[in-house]
Amino acid sequence: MLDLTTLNKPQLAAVRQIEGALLLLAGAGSGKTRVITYRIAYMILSKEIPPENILAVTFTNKAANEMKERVEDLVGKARTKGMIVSTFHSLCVRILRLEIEKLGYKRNFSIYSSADQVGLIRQIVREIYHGDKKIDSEKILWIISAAKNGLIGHEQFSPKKGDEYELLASKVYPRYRSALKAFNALDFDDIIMLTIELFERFSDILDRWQERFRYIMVDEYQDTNAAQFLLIKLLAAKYRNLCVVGDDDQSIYGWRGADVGNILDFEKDYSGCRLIKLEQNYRSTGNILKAANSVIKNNKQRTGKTLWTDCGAGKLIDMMVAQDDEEEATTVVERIQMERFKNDLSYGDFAVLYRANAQSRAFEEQLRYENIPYLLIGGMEFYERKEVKDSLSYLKAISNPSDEVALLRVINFPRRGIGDGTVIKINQWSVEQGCQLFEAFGRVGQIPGISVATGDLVLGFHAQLIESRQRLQKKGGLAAKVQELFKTLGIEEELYRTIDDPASARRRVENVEQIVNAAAAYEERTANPTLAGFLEKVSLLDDGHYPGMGKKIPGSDAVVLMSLHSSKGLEFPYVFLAGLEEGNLPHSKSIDEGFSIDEERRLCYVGITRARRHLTITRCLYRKKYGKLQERYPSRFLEELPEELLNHQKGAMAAAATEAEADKMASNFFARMQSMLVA
DNA sequence: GTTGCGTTTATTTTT
DNA sequence: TAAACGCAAC
Repeated sequence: MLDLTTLNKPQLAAVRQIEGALLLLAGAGSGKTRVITYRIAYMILSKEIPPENILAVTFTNKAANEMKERVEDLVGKARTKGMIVSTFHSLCVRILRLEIEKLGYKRNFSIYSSADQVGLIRQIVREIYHGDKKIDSEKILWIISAAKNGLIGHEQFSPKKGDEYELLASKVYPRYRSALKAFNALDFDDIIMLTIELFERFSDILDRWQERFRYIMVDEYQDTNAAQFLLIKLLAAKYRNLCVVGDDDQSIYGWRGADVGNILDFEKDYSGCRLIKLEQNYRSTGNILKAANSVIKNNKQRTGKTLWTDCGAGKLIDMMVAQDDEEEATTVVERIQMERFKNDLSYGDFAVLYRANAQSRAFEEQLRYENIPYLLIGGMEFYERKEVKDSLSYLKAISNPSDEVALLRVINFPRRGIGDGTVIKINQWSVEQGCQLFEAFGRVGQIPGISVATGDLVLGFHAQLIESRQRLQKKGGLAAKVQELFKTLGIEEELYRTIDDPASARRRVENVEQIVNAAAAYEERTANPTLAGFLEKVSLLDDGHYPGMGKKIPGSDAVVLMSLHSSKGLEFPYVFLAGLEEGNLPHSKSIDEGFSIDEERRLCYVGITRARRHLTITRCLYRKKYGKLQERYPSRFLEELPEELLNHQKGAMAAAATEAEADKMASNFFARMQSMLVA
């Protein structure tokens, strides 16, 4: 039976409130995940609710997997069969794979990454804009994506007056939409939006899924946007057993369309809902919580929670001022070394958090120099790398030949002598003829202006794709087939040929090999592995946590580097919060473009509350920007920290009270390092 | 069609 | 500073 005695009062109340609407306001470190997992376990074990009627939605795969494992630990794997714990996007893809034909797409649709989206938009802009200004396609994508997240279709979209980008976006939007459909592809926003469309147009389908998910839980509800809100509203409308969990103080995705209003208005949207607050913090020391509370209380619009702990005050918060970003990195790394030796810690106990991914560089360099293992989360993702994308595009083009973005990417990779001129001619012809690009490849002989020699190259490519498709659609040995395909294509040789530096060429070859490893890992843990299934996993992946993928070596002990955004939901014994300067945190974009400073403050709050035992805050007097030094000023958030919580430092060695002590510590430190090296 | 060089331009956060 | 782009030579 489930042991509920370890839960505190509000936690227990939340676990036992199964029916109806429940708003669970869970402060940082208040045991939120524990409550959700116990709640699911309670449903299954005590209320005998069939697991297939339970749905839990999260924002990241990592959170979903963790939650699933923890429920399985509580009730046993056999009793969770049919329960769905997944991200919004995975859930919707799952639904769409079954039902999307109703909307005129094929079931083997591709999912476009943001880079794919930008590429497509760039192409459309080239077709319709003939002015002489250079156009930032990413900006247009932002406008379209914001519209989609707000559930504004291309028919309803009306550009803000006087804004040329809005105007251009209004012209691009419908074409973008129809291009995606013609390519049988969805972007991230479509995944949610089309699921809603499906539910709104086909009430029988909605009804079926409502029957399936009688009990729904949504984690990180403060991060939901208008589309996600509506999706949940539709699914929960019949049984109204909806529990949303979140923390308005940790709402940091407003820029992506998330609406804190969704959580603030929950009580209005679901009248008769019950509200439970979790305010006891089990993570951090008293001083860390005091610091966090005194920063966040400066925000106006809040539900008002105050975190408390009975774990004692702990150490003061270290405040370090460095000359420049390089010194900031060396000081932080020195301190990590020192604390590690002093307290017998592992590298994995430390995290360095920052506002912008670009800040990771200095830390990376220093950690590499000191030979300290580190794990970099975010930034240039594994799948964003050119060689990885080119190789994956092959698989995408094979899986969905309508995917023209993928086709165009690989038509001349590896180099086979089909240049831009030819591609443009084929593309134009296919548009005129109203046939798909892939078909046009096969009919290249009919296209005027292409030499027979070049035409043969195109036909060769076409034939190779068809042949590969037949081979890869057959069941079994997916990873082996992928490996064979890459070998036939000569990707390895191509990389060695085009990259001057052999070491970096080697690294890239290894990256491509990782795809094969990932396919093998996927094949191993999936009942009916298919190429499309593998590609879907890859597209919806959030970070490098997939087995056999990316930079994470399982079980490795490494210092973690990541942005404040990616740190939400995580905790570390020792946290370094770097670059607390005006223009960085708060970021200049939010200062001068009128975006909310409150969201930046929440970001700061998230950073502080990641720390369990000790927090170090750093800032620089100067920082390199565009290659030259720039003066920096302390962040306004630093003034919001009570002076009595701070311990001002000059550098790592200043942690020791006296010079003699510092000397002693230094010699100890080096002695231990020596013995480490010898051993 | 491909390669290499010089010029430009950008740095928020991401499912 | 360094990556990304455009243009000219091969």
